[in-house]
Amino acid sequence: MNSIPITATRADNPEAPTLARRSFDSIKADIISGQLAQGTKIVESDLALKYGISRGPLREAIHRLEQIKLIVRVPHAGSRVITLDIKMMQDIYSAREALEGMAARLAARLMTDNEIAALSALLDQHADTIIQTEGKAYFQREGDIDFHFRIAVASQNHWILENLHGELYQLIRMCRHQSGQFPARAHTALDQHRQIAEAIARRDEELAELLMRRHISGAWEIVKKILEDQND
Amino acid sequence: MNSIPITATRADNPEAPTLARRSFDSIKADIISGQLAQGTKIVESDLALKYGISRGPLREAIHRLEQIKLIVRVPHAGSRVITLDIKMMQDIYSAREALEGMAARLAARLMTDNEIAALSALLDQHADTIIQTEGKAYFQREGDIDFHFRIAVASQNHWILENLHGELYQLIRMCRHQSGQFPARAHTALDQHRQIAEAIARRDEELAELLMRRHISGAWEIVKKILEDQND
DNA sequence: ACTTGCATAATTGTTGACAATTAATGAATT
DNA sequence: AATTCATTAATTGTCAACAATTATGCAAGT
Repeated sequence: MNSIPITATRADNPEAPTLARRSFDSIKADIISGQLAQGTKIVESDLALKYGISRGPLREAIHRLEQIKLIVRVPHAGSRVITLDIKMMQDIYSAREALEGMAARLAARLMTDNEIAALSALLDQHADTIIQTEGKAYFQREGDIDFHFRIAVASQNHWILENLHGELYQLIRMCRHQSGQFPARAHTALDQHRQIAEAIARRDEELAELLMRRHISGAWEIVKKILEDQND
Repeated sequence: MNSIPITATRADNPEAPTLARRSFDSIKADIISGQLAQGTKIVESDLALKYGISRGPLREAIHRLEQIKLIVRVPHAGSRVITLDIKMMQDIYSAREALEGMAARLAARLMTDNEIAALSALLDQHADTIIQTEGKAYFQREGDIDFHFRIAVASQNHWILENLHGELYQLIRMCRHQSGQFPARAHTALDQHRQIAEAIARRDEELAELLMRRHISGAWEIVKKILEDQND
């Protein structure tokens, strides 16, 4: 288990200047990867010992994990790692559909021609990767996230970007990691990405939003089936 | 200024069992009402003194306020009360449009007949209130929030409800409080609410979402003009 | 006059101890 | 045997002191 004591100082990593943030990152990774199993009781003193820090900064990390819904906390009773269920994932995918649909609409309005060209190039690159890796799921995952992330950035909507990137994607990643790998529908996804990119290139906001929503709700249908099959 | 030292104990208020939560509520109210002005530097020791608690729980409160975007915090440099600008409000209204549109769609699918009847009754009540108060803005505000809140609850989507109620509405409330009161377009709003409720009653998901989005983007146009006029 | 560098002060980050609350254990009673 | 109640243990909440970092002000040099 990845329980390296966090002893690095400020200068070592300007990105994570504080113990609280470093432990936050570590714990987050452990939860998403499943090394901290769902439903695990979080005992502050234990975790503090494990990560080699005191309870103060660890507490801050826990609070931040609570905010991105990776941990549930009840006053005086402690915290547990979240347990994903179908209902929760359904809620997340619905929210994602709404937000990414809006992001695609805004991207169609705001993207520069250069950005659009870069987006198209990214998809070409994904096509190559798919051929080379022959459906090795991992790279497709990252490619998928790449695409969606770019749309969110291009929307120039800070709130949407933060919530997609900081919260929803984390939960989806966690779900993927722990429900075994999802099936490789790489070609379908790439086709849909291409259609979305083309709608954006045509500045067709309506269509870009529609296609993005269809893309995501389609993904949900597949995820849903997998989750249902697992619970039998 | 509302600087009552927080000395109450657990039994006094089961809803806010911890100093951190009580101070969170207090500070939140102070920020939204403007008693803690936008851009104010937050000094932990000062605030701790003001609220009569130590820095520990106060820090937790600050972290939570950061998460709902009422405070911005930079490591080792401290925190400030957020400063609302037009861009931020635009982002918020766009996100709200997407999420509440989805909520209306889900509500049209999931609401029971009883809930629909209750929603209709609520709107009748609002109509009465409008006549009685003759455009006194405050009650209209709360009525408006009432309606939107019910839709969010009816969507049965926990993520959407949490983000609307816990974060977006807070920022909109803050904007209203501090940009002077918004104009009373009570009758227009009520009409639109009625149309949305009717679409829900007919189980027309598509129309419910469409009308809700139009309602919110219309509201944004008005808010936008007000904010632009103020900055001249 | 402007910049540079150092010394000082102010503020945040971190820690370990203490208090309050909840959960667990087990004895006494019906 | 089951239930209640008190006792104990475990865990979270709170506090005040200490360390690390950043901001401030002043003096010296160019």
